[in-house]
Amino acid sequence: MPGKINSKKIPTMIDAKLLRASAATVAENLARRRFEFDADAYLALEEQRKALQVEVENLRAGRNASAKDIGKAKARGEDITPLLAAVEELGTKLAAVEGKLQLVQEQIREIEVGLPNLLHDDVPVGADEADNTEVKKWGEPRTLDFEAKDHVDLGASLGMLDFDSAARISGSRFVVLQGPLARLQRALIQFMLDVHTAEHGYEEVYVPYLVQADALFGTGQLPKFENDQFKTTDDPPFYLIPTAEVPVTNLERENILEAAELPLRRVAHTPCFRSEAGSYGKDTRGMIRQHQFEKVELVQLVEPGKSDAALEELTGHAEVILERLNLPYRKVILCSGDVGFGSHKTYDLEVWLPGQNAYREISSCSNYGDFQARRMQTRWRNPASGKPELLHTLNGSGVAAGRALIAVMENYQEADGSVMVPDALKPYMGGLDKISA
RNA sequence: GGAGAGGUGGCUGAGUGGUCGAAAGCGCUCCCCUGCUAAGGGAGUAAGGGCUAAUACCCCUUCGAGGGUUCGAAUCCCUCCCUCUCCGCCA
Repeated sequence: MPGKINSKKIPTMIDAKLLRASAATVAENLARRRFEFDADAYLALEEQRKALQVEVENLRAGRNASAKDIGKAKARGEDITPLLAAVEELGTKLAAVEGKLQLVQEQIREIEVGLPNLLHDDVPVGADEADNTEVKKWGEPRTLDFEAKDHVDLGASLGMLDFDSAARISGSRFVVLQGPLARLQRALIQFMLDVHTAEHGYEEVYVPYLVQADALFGTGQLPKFENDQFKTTDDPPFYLIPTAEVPVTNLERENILEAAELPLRRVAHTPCFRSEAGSYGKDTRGMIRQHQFEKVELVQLVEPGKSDAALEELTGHAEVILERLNLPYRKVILCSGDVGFGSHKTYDLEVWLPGQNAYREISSCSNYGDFQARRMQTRWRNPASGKPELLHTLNGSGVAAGRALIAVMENYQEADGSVMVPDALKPYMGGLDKISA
């Protein structure tokens, strides 16, 4: 049973007027995701809704007028019994039509809430991961004169990566880091936060790790991805955040921002919790896919029309981290079959992992357009119109700390199983320049 | 966890059944006056939805959330949430 989502005042996920005016175009766009939107059925419901709404509003107007008349008559000391009788029928009829309207509205809302975001024209059409398009490659993987170990073996020989203890305490998909390796992850986090706040203009925020259903609805994890979340048994339940994107973006939920406050850039380090339901057998070795991991997240709120540029900029901020750490990576644009539910356009950064001999995702940077803003009712006052209008939201990992740790271990490994400390992290390691057993 | 107070427009704050979407003040916008500045005068100033060529009228909804009473609820009743004060407890 999902937590209560108090969002009945939110009209729709994709602009309702756009849906009505161009349902077929919307259906076409969503079909690129292999999402089936039955435009005809939707429009038929919309027509019913409109007719019923007009009827309800007319009946209400009649009732309101009568109520006022009664008030006036009473003030004059007249007998109001005949007026009461006239209103009675209006009331029963109104209740009946209201019931019908509510039913239709619920059906419409159910459809709308389940609609993914429209895709940007840049998004290549494709079925899955394999169809993502590489748009950039940076750095050369080191050539080793010994066989590369993966982080699990390196961690074991260092005696600083303990999956057995984690399993005893918590089960699978958890890890315990020890000593210098634990510190290395903290160093990565500190380094990233420092770069983003000092050089990229982000404000650091500390946020709750437990949130209400509304917040998850706002950023798009609910209602569709209920099963991916951990949640408590409280009533209403708390959800453990799957990413800092949720609390940080929702900071501006139901707010109207002034133009001068934009663009709003915020960065937070948080743990992230994911149930990983349905990923059985996937990445079971090591700490690639955990129930709990650390991440530094970048969030931007920008004026509509500036979000395309902002996505390039934000992705660049994440790239800087990998470049300063001298970690080879590639940048891919996710294809229509792989891009997330709420995303308009997404770049993934994939870091080179010698232990896997592959590039693996370490950052995902997305422009959500107005999708999240509509769900959260986050707006700005457009000076041009003087009216509140929806903002555009973006977020990206800058970057995932757990995977960054893996990347550093595997890319900086030496023949003897020790791990060199990247120059950028040395100030955060108290002078230590090599981690060895 | 216990006791009390309270949640109203960008803000402060009045309103305890009817002409209240809501006094007043602040803030903001425009205009007038004023030889700079200061002060003063006038007007305007919530959001969402429907209708529409319309950012014009008109209509509907919204006074923490949900439910109820009533012809009619910001105002009465119930449940919940949150904030503040005091006490307890505690990192």
